[in-house]
Amino acid sequence: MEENELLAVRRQKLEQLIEKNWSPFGGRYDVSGTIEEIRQGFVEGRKVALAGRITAHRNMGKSQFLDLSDLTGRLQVYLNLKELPREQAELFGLVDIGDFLGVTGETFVTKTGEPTVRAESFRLLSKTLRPLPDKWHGVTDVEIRYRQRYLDLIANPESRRTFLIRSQVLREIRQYFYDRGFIEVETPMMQTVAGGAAAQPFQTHHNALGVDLFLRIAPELYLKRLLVGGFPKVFELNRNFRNEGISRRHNPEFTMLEAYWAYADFELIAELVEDLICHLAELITGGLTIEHKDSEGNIRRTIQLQRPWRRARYHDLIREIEPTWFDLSVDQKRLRCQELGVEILPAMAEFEITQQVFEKLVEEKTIDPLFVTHLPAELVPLAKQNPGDTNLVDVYELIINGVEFSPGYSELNDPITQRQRLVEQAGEETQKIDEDFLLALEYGMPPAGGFGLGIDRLIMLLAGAESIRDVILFPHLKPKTRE
RNA sequence: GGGUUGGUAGCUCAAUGGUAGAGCAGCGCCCUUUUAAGGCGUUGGUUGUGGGUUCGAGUCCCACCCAACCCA
Repeated sequence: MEENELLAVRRQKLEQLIEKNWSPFGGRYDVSGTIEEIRQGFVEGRKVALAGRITAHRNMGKSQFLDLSDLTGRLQVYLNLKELPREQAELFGLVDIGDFLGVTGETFVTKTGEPTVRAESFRLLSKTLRPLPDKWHGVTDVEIRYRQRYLDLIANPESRRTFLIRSQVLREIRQYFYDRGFIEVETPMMQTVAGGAAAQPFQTHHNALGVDLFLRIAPELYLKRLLVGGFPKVFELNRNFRNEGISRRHNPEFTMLEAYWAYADFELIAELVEDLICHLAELITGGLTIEHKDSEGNIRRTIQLQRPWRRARYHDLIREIEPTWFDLSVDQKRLRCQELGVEILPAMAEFEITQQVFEKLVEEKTIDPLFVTHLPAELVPLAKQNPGDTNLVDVYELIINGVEFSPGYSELNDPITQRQRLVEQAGEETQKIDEDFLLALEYGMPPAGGFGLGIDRLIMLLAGAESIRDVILFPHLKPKTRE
């Protein structure tokens, strides 16, 4: 392997450390606190110990200034090479920007007013063999940001912020459901039938059992088995996998929240989801008006989450755009789609054509939250039919920011009807019918409301990200072949 | 899968078809309170990969790889 000079220099320093018997990779180092904690209680003349990565170095000859950084902030360290023991001064010569250092010393304030720690001793905690990204341009190449996320996290505070938000949201969602008596469950990610949604699954194989398995596309059918089993309030917050295209809004594995609530219906669920998202928005952004800004800081989009969110029927929303839509014949609808620039395939059924119109003319243009209710039954085979009109189902589809955010149902618990509707949906692909799920329903499932919530899109909304790759730490990219 | 744009030093970016460059980082020297420290000097390149055109290719042509955006 050919060595770049920058790498060679650092390797040499590493070898010198080893020759001198100075540990290059450190070990436990007891600190007084995080850098932010040390900064907060900053008083001059106090002895402190801190650890972090060297993010800047200002060399004044005998006086050396370092910025030591951790996740919470940065603090300046001052070293006087004359005051330090000779061995420490010599060790300092082998230290680079990027190295992890533990420093112990007394606090003081420089004449420019900078809180500083005067190093009495320091220890190399990890030698860095490669240079870090540019200290003020950071990393802008999105490919590096995604493939080497650690560099992105080191260099870009915005990225750190997004993933801290993500962690906070996950914790808060769990707390929200615990507080309301839900239990968190974990159901199979490897399934013999990939049910609960219409999507291409990933396939795998269990060698010892000699069976093909699918990575789940949704946990729904297992969570409903738990309703049968007597858990009236359950939720699962974990990964789904769909073997489909990758885009700004799609990653092959994505995080989904699903929750089921016995004796509730889709309207109660809508209220719960509205409350949950508003709760999270207030927590994360401090309010219910969310502004998405571009890289120059200009507001690109404003999303108003003030309650109550609008609720409207599917058919009414389409009539708002195309008043006579439902009076048209199939052929007229196809023609109208051409005029409207809505692309449809010849094989599409009438309800699918209408759905295309809905997606293009309603969904994509809806920015503020909108609960679309009373969808056509063909679109949602796992929901209860509307008592007044069995062509419709008692569900909502929540749209925010132009994308499907959360579907919620009054769950279908009639095993006979459920079988019919799954059979209709599966067509000739009868292997796609989860017989064990249907068996479970025959033992009785309480009426329930349930919903799903795409967590990645939720984080995009709250953090103002334009791409799902900006809210997933390690998004899927094609492997880059290296020599 | 189709279209558009891009890939140059560790990082951020330049370079009419005519000697591949700058800032930062690195290396050497000076400097005992600096804040993107400063000053002087200096190293660093298979220009994504493979072909082609040309006296000459980072630049033009073809194919491929990877990415971003748009479309399906």
